Amino acid sequence: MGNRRNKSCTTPSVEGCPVDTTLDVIGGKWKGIILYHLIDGPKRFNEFRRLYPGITQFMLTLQLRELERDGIVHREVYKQVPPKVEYSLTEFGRTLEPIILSMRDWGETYRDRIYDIRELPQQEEGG
Amino acid sequence: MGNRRNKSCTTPSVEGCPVDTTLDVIGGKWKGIILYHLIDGPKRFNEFRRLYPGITQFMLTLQLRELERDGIVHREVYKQVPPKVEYSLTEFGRTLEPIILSMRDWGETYRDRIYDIRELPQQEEGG
DNA sequence: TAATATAGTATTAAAAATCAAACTATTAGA
DNA sequence: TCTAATAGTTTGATTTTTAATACTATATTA
Repeated sequence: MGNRRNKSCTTPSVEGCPVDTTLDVIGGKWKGIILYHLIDGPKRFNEFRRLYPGITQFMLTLQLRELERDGIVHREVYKQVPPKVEYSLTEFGRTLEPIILSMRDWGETYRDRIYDIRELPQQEEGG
Repeated sequence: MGNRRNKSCTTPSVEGCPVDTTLDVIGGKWKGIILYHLIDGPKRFNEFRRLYPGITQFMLTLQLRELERDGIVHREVYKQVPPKVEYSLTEFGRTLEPIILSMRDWGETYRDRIYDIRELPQQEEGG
């Protein structure tokens, strides 16, 4: 359930809307949590999986690859067995930090309000 | 092409991630442009349609209704014929202003970079 | 030899989102 | 009477996204 713009979306954002451009980069289904956690420092593939068991390997790979393509995330492969791959924010990715942090703060502040609203059965007007 | 979390997404955001909560509210497919334009003041239904002919009535309605449900947008119906319905940010919606404006600025600054990256055929590593 | 760990890819199926077109109501105006 | 305008809703078809599962490689360890 739930989605965000994603994957094959190579046409970046609605014609000329800068807000949309930004959402195109950070709005993918799992990108919020990925960026949220990368702000604290590098993370490994399976760390994300452990943090959110709901995400499939396929989707995690997809989202990370898109962030990598957009220059937001760096993928560092260590030649070891078993393999070790570390994901981190690039310098460019760090330009998103203020936005991520604002979104984090807003979410923390209003989370309950949003949850409550959505639990409510849809009200009808009039009467 | 492209998507964002949407519609029937009544389960708000990935367990406990505040960034995700925020994206759940503002990340819908057309919410970026809706919010972007509402910051300048109220807009009518068909104004949005004229601004972005690509959006269908169905989707526009859907996105506006979700923003309304979440308390972000107010829907004012004027009893006229032909009808007039005006959409505006609520006071709660205005708490999103800093985020919207940051996203706008980021998008304006890096739009070309993102566009360029995505036009490029996927590069391979090594060689 | 078999199992374990990591970081994936590939394939197919299911679910969800989105589109496209037709249809609604109402009054003013030609 | 016919058309236009606004702000939608409804339906069915199509496209995209997401899930689920099985599969890959390789060194280490039991």
